[in-house]
Amino acid sequence: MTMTACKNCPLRQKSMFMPFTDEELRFMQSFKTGELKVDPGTTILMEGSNSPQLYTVLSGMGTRYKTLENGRRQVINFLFPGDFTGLQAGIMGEMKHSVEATTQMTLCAFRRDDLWTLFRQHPARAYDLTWIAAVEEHFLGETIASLGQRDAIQRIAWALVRIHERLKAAGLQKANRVPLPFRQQDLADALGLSLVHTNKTLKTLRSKGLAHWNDGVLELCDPPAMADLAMIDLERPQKRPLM
Amino acid sequence: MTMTACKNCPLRQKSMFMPFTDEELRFMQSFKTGELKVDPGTTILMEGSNSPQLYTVLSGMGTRYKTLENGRRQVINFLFPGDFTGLQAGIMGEMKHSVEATTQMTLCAFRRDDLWTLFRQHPARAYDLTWIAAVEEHFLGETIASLGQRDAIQRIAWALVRIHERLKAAGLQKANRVPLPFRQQDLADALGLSLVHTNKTLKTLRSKGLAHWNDGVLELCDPPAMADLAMIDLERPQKRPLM
DNA sequence: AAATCCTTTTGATCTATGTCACAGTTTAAT
DNA sequence: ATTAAACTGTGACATAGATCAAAAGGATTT
Repeated sequence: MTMTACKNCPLRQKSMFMPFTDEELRFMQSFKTGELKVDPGTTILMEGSNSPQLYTVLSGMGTRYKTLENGRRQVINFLFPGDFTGLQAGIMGEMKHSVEATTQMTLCAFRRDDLWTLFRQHPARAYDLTWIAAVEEHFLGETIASLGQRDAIQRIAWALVRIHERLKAAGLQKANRVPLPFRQQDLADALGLSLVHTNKTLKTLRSKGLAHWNDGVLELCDPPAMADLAMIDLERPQKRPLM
Repeated sequence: MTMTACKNCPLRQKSMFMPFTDEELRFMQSFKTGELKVDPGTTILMEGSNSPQLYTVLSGMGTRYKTLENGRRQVINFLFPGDFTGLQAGIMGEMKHSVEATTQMTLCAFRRDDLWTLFRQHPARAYDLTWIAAVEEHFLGETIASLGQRDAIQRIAWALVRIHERLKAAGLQKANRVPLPFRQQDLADALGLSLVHTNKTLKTLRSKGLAHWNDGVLELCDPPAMADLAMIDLERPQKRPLM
């Protein structure tokens, strides 16, 4: 198994990502120190640990989550191809959450110690990194609004629409269908709902002909109705940088 | 009224902030383009707007919030002295939430257009900016965990402990007491609770002798018990950069 | 001083969602 | 093939917290 060269990165041409200049491509290639391939269930980054690596997801999916003292788990976000993770440890010195692979995953690895070099030598990429952090902050803010102000069916509709958008933008869509290989428990833990109620609410969405999520495949049958239910102003997909 | 010179900034020597070099101080002074003083209730940044300004809170307090289609409001975070805001608009081109002054506030204003100059000319400050974004991301993640996994009394305890920590670090503490000039409705909107239940839960905390929040002053009577109730591993206050 | 407005407080109900218990289903392990 | 383990699906019941209604306290205006 050989490592994917940045030049041949399957992600960089997707519509959602801003294009690279040749120079940036070379720089990223030098920044990339390796590739990590992990099996489902593998913990990639651990809460409290001080990882020397930062990662961009090349393929596969995972979860970022926190575990509370009482044993409950909060999934903070799902990890999809193109997502960048590990910045917290890279900058603050310690991961504040864990990252786990749900499927097999391939990740581009960068050295934490090179981060400072990046800021000094390539301000445009540093700016992009901050951009990515700002996008994530926006998403987390929206998640907070969902957990705080939406009821169960709205929350699930919101999550499915957002997930669908993300995966679509990452080029994984076929006719309103995207792969979504998580368990219902993962979604429940992401939305602060019980597994039972999540299951029943998914059933409601199914019976209303709005969304089907079975066998690891999510189909949004009526995206506008879903967006409406979720009280989402469907933002036209904005391009963002890829690390 | 004259503008506060960065050299005389009352915040920069607080224990929570990393010290400035003389050179950085000069740079920030040149980066600062003005000072904004607003009355309580003023909207400083508006969701959807494209503000040309970024701000650091010099004094006073405010809220960052989103309004949903159904009229409900989610307070995403409170704004305290030392907080930096507007990065989203600065980088993504549009605010994804609004910012409102709760008390009278004074803010240092920076020009959005200078942001790119900052990245090119002062990588250390750019790094700090990303650091601030990472800290915020961490906090929002913890908020998500609170809304998703803690019950009402734990949520309120969590919020009061975190708020107390922040204000203490900002040097506003006197004997376990900090100023907290928000309404119960603001806290309710931040935690996804109804006003009524927030009120009753605060009463419970009071009657247990754990925390008193009256007349705009928050007193944590038994911080360890509160932290315990909130399932918080009280992180020793980490220094973070100040913009 | 009266009136108005805003916030806090309290009690009485209602309901969305959690918890429990168990039955199918599928996949993996022996 | 059989058992075990993991996930999904469903009904019965319990409850934390929402909603409704209204009072009481302060502050501000007339």
